[in-house]
Amino acid sequence: MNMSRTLPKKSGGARTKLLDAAIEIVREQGFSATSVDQLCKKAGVTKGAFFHHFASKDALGAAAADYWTETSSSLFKEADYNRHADPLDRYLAYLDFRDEIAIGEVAEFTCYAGTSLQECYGSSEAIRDAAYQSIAGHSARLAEDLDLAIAKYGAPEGVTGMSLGLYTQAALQGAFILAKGQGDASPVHDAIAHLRRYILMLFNREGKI
Amino acid sequence: MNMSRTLPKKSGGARTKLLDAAIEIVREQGFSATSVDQLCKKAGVTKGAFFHHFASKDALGAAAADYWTETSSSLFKEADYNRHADPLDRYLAYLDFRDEIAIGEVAEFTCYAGTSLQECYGSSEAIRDAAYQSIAGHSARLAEDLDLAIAKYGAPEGVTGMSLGLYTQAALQGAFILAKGQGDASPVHDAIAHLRRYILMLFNREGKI
DNA sequence: TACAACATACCAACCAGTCGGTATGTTGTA
DNA sequence: TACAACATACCGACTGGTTGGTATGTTGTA
Repeated sequence: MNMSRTLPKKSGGARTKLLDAAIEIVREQGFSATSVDQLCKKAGVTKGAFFHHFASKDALGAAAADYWTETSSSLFKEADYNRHADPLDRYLAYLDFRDEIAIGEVAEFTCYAGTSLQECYGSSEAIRDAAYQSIAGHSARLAEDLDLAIAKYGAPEGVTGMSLGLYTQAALQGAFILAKGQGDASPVHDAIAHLRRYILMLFNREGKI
Repeated sequence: MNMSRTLPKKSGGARTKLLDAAIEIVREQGFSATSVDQLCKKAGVTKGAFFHHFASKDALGAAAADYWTETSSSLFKEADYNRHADPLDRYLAYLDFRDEIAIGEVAEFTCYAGTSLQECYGSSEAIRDAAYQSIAGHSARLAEDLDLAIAKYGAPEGVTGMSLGLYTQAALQGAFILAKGQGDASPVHDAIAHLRRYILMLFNREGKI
């Protein structure tokens, strides 16, 4: 009937406030350990508003994963690194960008999708699917550039854009876990440096580091 | 007074049964989503036994991380891949080994330490520390071989054994998250293939794939 | 006045943790 | 060797607080 999204969205409304609160708190303490009351308090709304907008706590968790997909995909879509003409330069600049935004508190730069996928994959199908979709979709966007780079520069047998895109996400997600253990972003910067070195060698390209 | 461990350990006792149950259930559904009653039921013991052995649910979670360290470190210590004389061969055979054991149900080959570190880092200091210790300790063992390989074959500026050891764990942990999303082990096999290719190029060594 | 967007009050189920108790060792000593 | 004193391992009913969820308002606005 119309072209609008399936879900209603008012930026000042209780729904968005709850989504923002979820992404913030869940990244800090996990989904199960976060109560509906806590979410409502953080969002400054009541329980009535919560269950008006979401059928259940799980539904909020899944909606938050979709919300995360939207906000992070627009962050990456509008970032400067896309301006590079060469696909490999674009990927390398993507790594630079991810390196730059891994600052501050650990809970602020880690991934809602990765966190909730890890925690909820066995207890909530809806959250697992929405969270995986977030990561897989992001990998697919990277894969476009990587496929172009493979077509342009060549690559060993079996190396595909999607495989490299998913590997990139795996290395980042794993580095986030290490960052949580260490309490700072250094494992993320290290992982990105290794990733960069791998890609440069894979495509026989010289580059910094 | 004596040389025994600080913690009592009888393999048939309630303590070990609870630890085994924790590692199994927590990998499936997460720590917070698992109740003490559920743990007791799985272990076939009562709540009285639980709180006789563990001061709190958190204490069980931390003890399970230590237990995970012990069981997994003995698994790797006794594995065949250690027989290689060359340190780089040893590392590559370690990757083969990890590739081989990533089979069956996702919850069976994923890492208790990574799962609980991701979930509990903000809600339980004891679990976070024990879980990180597990991963960092494992990385440090890998780092020994990698440092020997660097000394023997050379490596670019800034590449250290520990940095590569942690990166290896990051890639594996991240691949486990993807495996949870996909429902099978293929992301783990893919990640290991990329890791192997990186290491082979880094040390200018030819090898399969 | 009709309906979406909230707020308030409440509930049953469940939760981690407690507590009084038992059964089965272990140890010190006469 | 016998027995008291004590320790360890475990049991399961119980509790007080918390949880996700519901039922019933109120209010703004089209």
